[in-house]
Amino acid sequence: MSQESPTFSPLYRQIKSLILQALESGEWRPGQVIPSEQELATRFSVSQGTVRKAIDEMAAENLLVRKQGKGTYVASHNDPRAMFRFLRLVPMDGDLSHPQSVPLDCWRAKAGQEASRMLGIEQGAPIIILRRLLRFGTKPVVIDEIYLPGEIFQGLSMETLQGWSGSLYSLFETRFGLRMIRAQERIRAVAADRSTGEALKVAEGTPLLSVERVTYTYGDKPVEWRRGLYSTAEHFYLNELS
Amino acid sequence: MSQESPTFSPLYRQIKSLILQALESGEWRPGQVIPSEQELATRFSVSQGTVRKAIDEMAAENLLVRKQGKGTYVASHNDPRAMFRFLRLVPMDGDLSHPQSVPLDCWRAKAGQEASRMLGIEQGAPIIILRRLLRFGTKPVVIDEIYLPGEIFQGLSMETLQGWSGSLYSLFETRFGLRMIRAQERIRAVAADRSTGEALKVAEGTPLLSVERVTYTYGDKPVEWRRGLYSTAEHFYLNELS
DNA sequence: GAGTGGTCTAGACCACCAC
DNA sequence: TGGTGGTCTAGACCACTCC
Repeated sequence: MSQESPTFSPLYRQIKSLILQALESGEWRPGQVIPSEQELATRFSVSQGTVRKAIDEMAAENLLVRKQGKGTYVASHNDPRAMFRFLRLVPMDGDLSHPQSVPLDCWRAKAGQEASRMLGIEQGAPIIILRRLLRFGTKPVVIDEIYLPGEIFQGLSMETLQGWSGSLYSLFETRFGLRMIRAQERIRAVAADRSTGEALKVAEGTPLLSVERVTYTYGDKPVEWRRGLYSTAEHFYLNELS
Repeated sequence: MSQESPTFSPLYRQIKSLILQALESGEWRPGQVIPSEQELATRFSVSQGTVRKAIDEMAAENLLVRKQGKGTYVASHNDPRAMFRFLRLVPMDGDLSHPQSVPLDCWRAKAGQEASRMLGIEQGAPIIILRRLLRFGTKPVVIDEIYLPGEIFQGLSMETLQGWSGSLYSLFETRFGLRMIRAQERIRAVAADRSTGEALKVAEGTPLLSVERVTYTYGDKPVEWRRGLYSTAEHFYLNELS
């Protein structure tokens, strides 16, 4: 009678994927409360404990945020505490103020070989390329070149960017309904070329961090590819290992 | 009647700290099984579920490793799957082979200002300084300078290092009973000086990653400070963000 | 078959929040 | 005061490992 099930999946994982579906479908939007554990338990015909375990995992993955006494919320990049969730750069003097994003350029193009591979789209498909500067106080510290699938980001323009004071991902979430879930960064050291040096106010040839990031939305779908050049004269990239 | 308890700590956290104590005291050694959940529940006079929750957290923190049907084990850097747990450097060609550690120098010194601050010891306290090369295949990729508190690492010498084929942390664990729990890395970009360039076989001035790491054992006690210079010509530092 | 961790349930009570 | 998540318990059963 043993099931011999190589695809065995516990109930709470099935519930988890049902909740995930509801999130993907937009049934509950970022920043909003989702139904209480008891309600979800009734809806899915399982015990509260099973829903609880599903939500536990999703909270650990930063998809949901629990607030005791209030409810469980859909994680949002609009939340001040999560605005620069993926930015690991920290000032050496310990200043905790948020950086400011300054858009430089924004134009349309067709995906080349690299962009198509990174974004999982066809070569020649429309993309949007975006350049921006990140400033801590008055100091320019990062220059980013960002590649986005044109199909998803229709209508993105310099005007859109200039009228936004928060983080890019909060803009993407609010304007394009796109939620960034996780990212992967590949870091190398490179020398500043002349134009980059000018933008970051460092000498040509200065060593910089090259940070290539691919960002994923639901279903592990890549929706952003960017390359950042970080000046580490007064900042460093902080990483916790465990 | 409300408790107004700013120091409220749920039972499972108290159990967790009791298990932590047992780990620290060496009651169970790395790689060994700890008692079953049921046994621990009896020992601490709580339900199995409470022990379970305590162990869940410790497993999430990589302190314990659960193995269904077998038991729960104390995490160990001797475990092949965890040998280079803290090394984020990955070859660009996707080669998965483990790096090899080649000791270069090992000498005794007194802690200067920086080492004493990083290691939380007195200035002038004895330290051991260690230099080593990390090779992927035949390629030299990382050169590390490692500062260790002399008090803990008594007897560490070139002979010790040369007679060891695994990772440094597995040596530390086995020979000095010191378990590395977590670490914090600060990454910057720097230019190779002449001697570093020679060691890594790159031209002087080549941009390198400077990775400063402080490593902690139980009780958040710092026990290692190191600075690594990474050649990123054929490798990159990989970081997962979520 | 015996022992381990893994899942699921049901119920009681606590801590926190809003009204 | 009522609703939410958070803790704790007890018991049943499942999946995995080893003998």
